[in-house]
Amino acid sequence: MDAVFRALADPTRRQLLDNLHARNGQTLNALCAEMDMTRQAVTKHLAILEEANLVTTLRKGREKEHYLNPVPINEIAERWIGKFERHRLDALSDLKKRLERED
Amino acid sequence: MDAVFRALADPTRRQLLDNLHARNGQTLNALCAEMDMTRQAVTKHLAILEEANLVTTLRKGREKEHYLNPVPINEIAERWIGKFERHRLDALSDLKKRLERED
DNA sequence: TTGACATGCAACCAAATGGTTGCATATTAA
DNA sequence: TTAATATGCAACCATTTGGTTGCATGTCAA
Repeated sequence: MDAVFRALADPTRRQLLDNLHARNGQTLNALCAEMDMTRQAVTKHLAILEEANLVTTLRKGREKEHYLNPVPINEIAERWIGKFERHRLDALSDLKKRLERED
Repeated sequence: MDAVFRALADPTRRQLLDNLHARNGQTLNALCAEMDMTRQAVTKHLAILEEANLVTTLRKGREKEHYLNPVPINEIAERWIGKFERHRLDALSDLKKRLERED
């Protein structure tokens, strides 16, 4: 969970997820082609995404294919965001009332 | 959006959100009491949460009350996570098929 | 088998991050 | 008015982060 949040914090890594979402199973070189940095930098980002289980890889000869794994993101939506979202309206109305009371 | 992800990346800040979720409208000192670090460190974290619009503050004399704002989290759920979640089952079955094909 | 290509590993570096301490300011209460 | 309390601001520091370069390894194809 912690690793997922940390992984999602970086815009480059979110872009990598976007790229994989657009075309799944891309090789490292293919992903690098769309990124404005060295291959090694992209490798590090992908390692962090893999660590967070957001990306799954599949060795294919000398190539490595990368697949988006939506499960951890789904878990955030269900477990963590849901907690706040559940009380969203309550919290908003509480805040509104409180602010109005202060005027 | 970027600021929200960055803000959520830190466990201390998620704990602050948890604390506010448990009891909304806490003052800085109240929040500090539950955190194992200096007041100034907590202040910085709260500033980042405010910057990300995850926390709203209300000056009350010499005190400052902090309120959880669930809207940005809700936006993540709707805009960003939804995008991947929508194709969750597809992606999973794709991956499964692919892995089976490789065996 | 050998050259080209895809990826892996490690050292290194600048900048950002998360924390500290010290002092300043503003408000409440005696 | 003055002491205590609540917060703000700034300098400073260690570690992490995001990037680089250089070289090693493994696989495909001629």
